[in-house]
Amino acid sequence: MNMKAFSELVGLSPYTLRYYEKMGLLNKVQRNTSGHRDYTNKDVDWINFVIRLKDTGMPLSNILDYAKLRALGSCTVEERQDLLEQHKENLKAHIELQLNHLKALEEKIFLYKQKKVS
Amino acid sequence: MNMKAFSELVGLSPYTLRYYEKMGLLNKVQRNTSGHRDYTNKDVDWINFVIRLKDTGMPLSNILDYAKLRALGSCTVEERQDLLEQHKENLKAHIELQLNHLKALEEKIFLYKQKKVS
DNA sequence: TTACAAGTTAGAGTTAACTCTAAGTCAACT
DNA sequence: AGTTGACTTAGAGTTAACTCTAACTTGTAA
Repeated sequence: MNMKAFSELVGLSPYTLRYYEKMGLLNKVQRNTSGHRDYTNKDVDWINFVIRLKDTGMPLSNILDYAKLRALGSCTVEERQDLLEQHKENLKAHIELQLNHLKALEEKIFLYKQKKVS
Repeated sequence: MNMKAFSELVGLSPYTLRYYEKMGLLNKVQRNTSGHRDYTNKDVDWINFVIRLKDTGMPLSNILDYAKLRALGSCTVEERQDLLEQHKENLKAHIELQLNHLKALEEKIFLYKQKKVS
């Protein structure tokens, strides 16, 4: 799969994909005979997981930590699991907080509806 | 209330508070005789609301739009209410998305626990 | 009254995450 | 064979949201 197809499939611009690769988030991407990138289905799965981590607020530097452990192979499975567990807890806390914010926002809107806000 | 007390109360650094004021997010802050800022309880309420909007992902530029309407007085009540309603919907969508991400993350962790991940 | 902590401003510097430019090479179609 | 669009790299530029520096003034406690 070439750059364009991969880019459209995963929803990241070619600029961003090269940037991710340069910083080490996307390793050993295959090249065809003329030096152009040739992405695989495994790359699709991996980048989608990266996007999920990013969309749940994990900074790229932390995702990179995970990626480096992954590149080291199965001896890092436990450490990676710990990172994900930790991230899961952070995410749960984030969702709780956002639910509180939502409640407060609804109360504020209620005040507007009661014309109690100038 | 002076800079230090206000800063500690709302949890934003003096740098950030001056920055917010400079960009128009915090208007007509009172000054004492020697030119130092003298924050009121109304300022506390307002900045806390600003922080809530920010923490729910609203960019400062949008918060500034709301702040400008607020500064125009009661003739903008309806428009402000619309903005908040819209933001509420965005927030609900965001929470839904995060709940999906959480589920996917838990499934991934489950795979780790089953030793199905290398 | 002498420190020293806290306040002021304008403007420069930082960080994360892109996003683009320049200068070229490669691929596909007519 | 020529045009057009996609690809390559290194490195520069952008944006949001701070964060700090310099140079100075004010407030408080010993």
